[in-house]
This record gives sequence, structure tokens and C-alpha cells, in this order.
Amino acid sequence: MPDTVALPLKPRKAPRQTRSKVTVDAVHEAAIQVLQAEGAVRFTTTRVAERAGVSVGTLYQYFPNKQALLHEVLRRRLDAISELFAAACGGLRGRSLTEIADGVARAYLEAKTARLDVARALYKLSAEIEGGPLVRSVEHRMRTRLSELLAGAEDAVFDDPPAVAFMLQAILTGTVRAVLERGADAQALAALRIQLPLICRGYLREAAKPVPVRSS
Amino acid sequence: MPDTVALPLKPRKAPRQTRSKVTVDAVHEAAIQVLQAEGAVRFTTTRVAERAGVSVGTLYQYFPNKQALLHEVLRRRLDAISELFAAACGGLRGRSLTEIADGVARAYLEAKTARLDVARALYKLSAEIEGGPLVRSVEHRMRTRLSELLAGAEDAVFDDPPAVAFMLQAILTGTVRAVLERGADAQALAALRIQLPLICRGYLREAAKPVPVRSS
DNA sequence: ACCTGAACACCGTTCAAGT
DNA sequence: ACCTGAACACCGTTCAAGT
Repeated sequence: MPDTVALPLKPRKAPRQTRSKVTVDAVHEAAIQVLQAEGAVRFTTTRVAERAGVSVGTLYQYFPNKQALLHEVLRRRLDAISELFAAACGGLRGRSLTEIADGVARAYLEAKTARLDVARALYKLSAEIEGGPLVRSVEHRMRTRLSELLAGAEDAVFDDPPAVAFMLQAILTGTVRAVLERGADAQALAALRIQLPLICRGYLREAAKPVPVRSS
Repeated sequence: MPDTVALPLKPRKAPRQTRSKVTVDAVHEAAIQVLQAEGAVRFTTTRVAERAGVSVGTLYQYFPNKQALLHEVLRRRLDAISELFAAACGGLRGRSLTEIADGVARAYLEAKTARLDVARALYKLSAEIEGGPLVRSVEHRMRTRLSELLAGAEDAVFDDPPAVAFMLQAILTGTVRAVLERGADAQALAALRIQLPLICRGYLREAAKPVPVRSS
């Protein structure tokens, strides 16, 4: 599959002088603006450079290709989401199944819908970004948190917490994405806020065995 | 948003002679082959035409643009899935919540994973295809079936079957997609076949009220 | 050390010319 | 009625030349 040729994604040159740092930030900021204002289809290196007030050549001095630029935008978004989510998980240790289900559903949804327009444009470009490894690493961190929460739930035990965490995460990311792509008007979002916790609760209850009554 | 300019998607010319029917089929078949063999990134009108043994101009005589060609490929895939799903739903009328949950999960998963390579390439191109209306219409049919099933379940009643059907469908399409995009090795697929029914069961039980015992 | 912009390869799409 | 393929506009990317 020629799709899988790995392009370099790191900046080819670390900005060393003040001038260039300004340039990199300007390009990055311009990228987000073009994404918001012009949408995924009209997201063009030429346009980003123009908006940033530099020439295309300059852009390519710091981002080896369009993919790398998008990759960097995605990376910052995912990092933000990941941190918000991790913080929420910290407050859920040792809680009940219901509290965990509701908590992770709410936390993920809130983090994800913070910058909705950018999120939607990035979804559209996911084919070009080749963000697989990046997404996987972020999801791995999320999954670890989920797995810990499940293993430490106060009122249930799981045969295979990592497996359940894997599925729980597919539910969170998949369901939210499905609804967001369907337009995601205020009404659909409101429904999601109510239903997503229910979905998580329901699955966890199916997947868990109740804690046996201790005899000692 | 310039993304939303509607391009014509219908064939600009209906094939009237045998020769042209052959051409259209050849192009369509070539499109699927290029999708499978070269992947989403190298899916090019020139390449499709070459593979079909016609000139680019000919391709554009029947498909007004690349999007329309992809649209047609997607349409045929979705139709196939839709029909398989509808058939399965027919056999689930008036059954229990558990049977319905397991049945729809299995049916959707089976239909979706039938042509896995094409499905994956189409996912990657979903930004370009602009298949929104098409997907919506197919999902609308699916949702209607789901809603009917829920309303007619033998052992539960729902306050708002369409709302639950909406969410159930987001679970089906979203979760399957999330796992497929994550690589979808045999192991992940096997897990999905086991877990997806559980997820559906769990959600439906959360969303349903048990049928009150009849007093008459 | 950083920036510029003309130049190149490639892609989607068109259209005058053919059969 | 159908097909061809050179031509056009536009995009990603490079690199010789500048400061």
C-alpha cells in the first residue's frame, strides 16, 4: 500500500532565533485560522503561508510538508484533550461503576467539544494527516487511565480490564465522532450529553461481574 | 464555508448504447480496483481511466467529477449494507431486548466487514466524497428499522424509541468505525463480535423501562 | 540564520477534434 | 453517439538567489 510511506513529520529545523520563533507561531496560528475560516478543502500550504505573512518557502523550512503542519495542529489539540481527560480520571479513582461511567463520558465529551470547528475540520482531514501513531499514543494513555479506573472500581470486578477499556474507548470516541459528523446541532449534542453516560453505564454493567459479598 | 458548494453528482449522460454501458461498468470496476490496489491517496481519475482502458475525457463524460465517481462507489456499498441489515431486522420483530441487541449488532458488523479493504479506503476518502446526504438517507432507513424494533420489543417499553434508535445507531456505526480505523486485525474484530452485542444490550437495558406486569 | 518566489511534477477538469 | 488527449488552472514541494 503506497499509503503507508512514512513522511517526515518533525520540523526540519528548530527555530533558533526570535525571528523564526515568531514565524513558526504565525504559521501555526494561520493554519488554525485557515482551517476555521476556509474549511478542510481549501486548506492549502500557499494559503496558510499567505495568511501568516511569509512565503511558502519559509513555511517549508519549518514544516517539511503539509501533513507535518496538520500533524502539529492535531498534536496540540490531542494533548489538550488528553490532559483534561487525565485530570478528570484522577478524581474518579475507587469510585463506583456508575460514577466512573458518568464521569468519563462527561469528561471526554466536554474536552472534545471545546473547539468544535477545528475538531470538525481535522476529522475531515484525518485521511491526509496520517495521525495514526499520534492518535494511538494518545488513546493508549487514555486507555491506561480507563483500565486503572475499572480495575479499582469499588463495586465491581472485571475479568479483563484492558479489553473492556479498549471497548469503552471505542464507544466514547466512535459515538461522539458519529454524532459530530452528522451535523452536531445543539439538540444532538444535548442528547449525547444525556445518553453517552447511559451507554457507558450499560456496557460496564454488562461487562462486569458484581463484587461477591466478602465472607471474611 | 466553501466546503459546502454542491457539486453535481449525477452522471452527466445516461449510457444509451451498449458500448457506453460497458464503459461505465469498466470505469466503476476500475475505481474499486484502484481503491483496493493503490489505496486512497493514489486514487486518481487518470489512474482509474487508465485501468479501465479509456481516456480521462471518457470518464468525465459519465462522471462529472472525481467526487461523483466515489459517490457512486459508496452508494452501491451502502445499498448492499442497508439491504442486508433490513433483512436481518425483518427476522427480529417482536423479539426480546436481548435478541434485538445481539441481532442488530451482529447484522451490522457482518454487513460492514464484508468488503473490508474497500470500506477502509472509503473511510479515508469520506472528506472528499461529501457523502453526507447519501449516508443520512441510508442511516435514516436503518434508524427507522431500529425504531420499529424497539417499539415492538416483547419485554420492554421505551419513552422515546426514535431517540434511542438514534443513539443505538451512533453506537453501531461509531464503535465499528473506531475499531476498523485502529487497524482492525483479526483479534480486534473477534473482540468486536463479542463486545458489540454486549454494548447494545447494556444501553438498551439502561434506556428501557421493564414492561409492567399486566393485571388483566 | 532566515527568507523569497519562480520553477517543477502532478492532479482534476475541459474541449476541440476525431470516429 | 462516443471517444481521445493536449491544454489549463491549481496544488505541494524545491532550490538558487537574496538579506
